[in-house]
Amino acid sequence: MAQKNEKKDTEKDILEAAKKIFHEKGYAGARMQAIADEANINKAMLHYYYRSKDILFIKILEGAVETISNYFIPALSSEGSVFEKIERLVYGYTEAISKNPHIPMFVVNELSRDGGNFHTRLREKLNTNSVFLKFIGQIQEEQKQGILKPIAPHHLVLTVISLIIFPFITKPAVVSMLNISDARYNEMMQERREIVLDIIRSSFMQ
Amino acid sequence: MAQKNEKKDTEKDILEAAKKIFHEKGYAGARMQAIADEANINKAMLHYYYRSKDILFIKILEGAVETISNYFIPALSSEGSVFEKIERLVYGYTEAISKNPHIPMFVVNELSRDGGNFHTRLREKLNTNSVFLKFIGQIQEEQKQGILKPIAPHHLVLTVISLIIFPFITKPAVVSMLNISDARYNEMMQERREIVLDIIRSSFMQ
DNA sequence: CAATAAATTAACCTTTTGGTTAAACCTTTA
DNA sequence: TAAAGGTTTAACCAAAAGGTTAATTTATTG
Repeated sequence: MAQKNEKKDTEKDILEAAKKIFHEKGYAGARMQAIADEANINKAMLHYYYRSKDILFIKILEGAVETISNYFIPALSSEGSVFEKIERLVYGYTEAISKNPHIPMFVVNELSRDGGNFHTRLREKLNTNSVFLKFIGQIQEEQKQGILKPIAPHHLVLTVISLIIFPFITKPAVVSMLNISDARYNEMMQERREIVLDIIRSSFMQ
Repeated sequence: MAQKNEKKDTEKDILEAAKKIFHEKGYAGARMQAIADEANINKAMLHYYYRSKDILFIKILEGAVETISNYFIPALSSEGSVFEKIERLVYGYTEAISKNPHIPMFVVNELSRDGGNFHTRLREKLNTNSVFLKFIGQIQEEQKQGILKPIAPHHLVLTVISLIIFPFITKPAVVSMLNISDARYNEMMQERREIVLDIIRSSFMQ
């Protein structure tokens, strides 16, 4: 029978449903019942597999942070120049977000609303100190070599991240305020990758 | 007596308390009791002045949208070149956000979570004067004149807004990931205004 | 200064929501 | 195949949260 394939997916179903609901509604707005419905199971099952809303939420948040990390860390710790790394980041990230459009909003949002509890977790996951510090070190190196303009490295990093993430976070607002169609928005996001790279080039490279 | 000053502020107190709580926690995370506490009044008073949580929330959201508009519209509809308008926007907006640090996050968040109900409201507010359309027209004009590079105007607008707003929205994440102090963050936000203008200049002007 | 209206409060009500329980239902395996 | 262990469900429960009420206090005013 084709049962082998579709058996006992409950646990995975729950995680997927929880991901969807938490990503869309955030912790406070998410309802356990909504997650259960989304997973086509009884609400009690949620508590059977994951004891509480909090525990389930943490799982999802950690997953989100990991998804993001999985695009940041390889790009930043790969071989190549600062600009090449940024190139990889821009393309990798755009692709990642297309798959999970709510992730950045979700993470940014929960991060700014929790009292700092998750930051530790996030910083650990991103291994910020080493990956980011090394990247910043490389920026300084290239500045000495005259490849990059002498602008505080933090600003370069912040600029790149702003340009990449913001349009995705604010998709509804952007579509609404620029008064464009969904199709045009997606088109823009594609064009944007090269535009972002041009901006970085013309603003931060000698 | 000094009573004339401190009388019947209840209604205002409620709005201020609601603003604080809603801005910080969002609609779903805000508790009527928390708002009452913040305003030092009985919970019933909330319903006496504003019939329901929803009604109160709408008031606050509209206020937030208006605050933002009040910085966008004058800057964009004033006299001067595209770049001069952007200059005004960058400085005006940075100042506005310092006063209400949670506004951008709040608006973006509630906007992306509501089913599009508020978008109409927001678009009306901003589109009434068709400020954006006119601004985009002016960009095209200056592109013809060779002042600005021929890049789709929407990208210029999106870039400016991204660079201005994103760092504020993500303050907690930025502080955490760049591993900087609050003081350094504020310093960066000051420096950033000129850096943002430099970026715009070098990326979008001929 | 009554008496009328407005503001405020404590207690209460109802619905929502996260969480629990005991029984039923499968699967596995001794 | 029958016991055992894991899975699932319907029915409940308790706490939280939004909202209401009726009575009390505090202005307002004829």
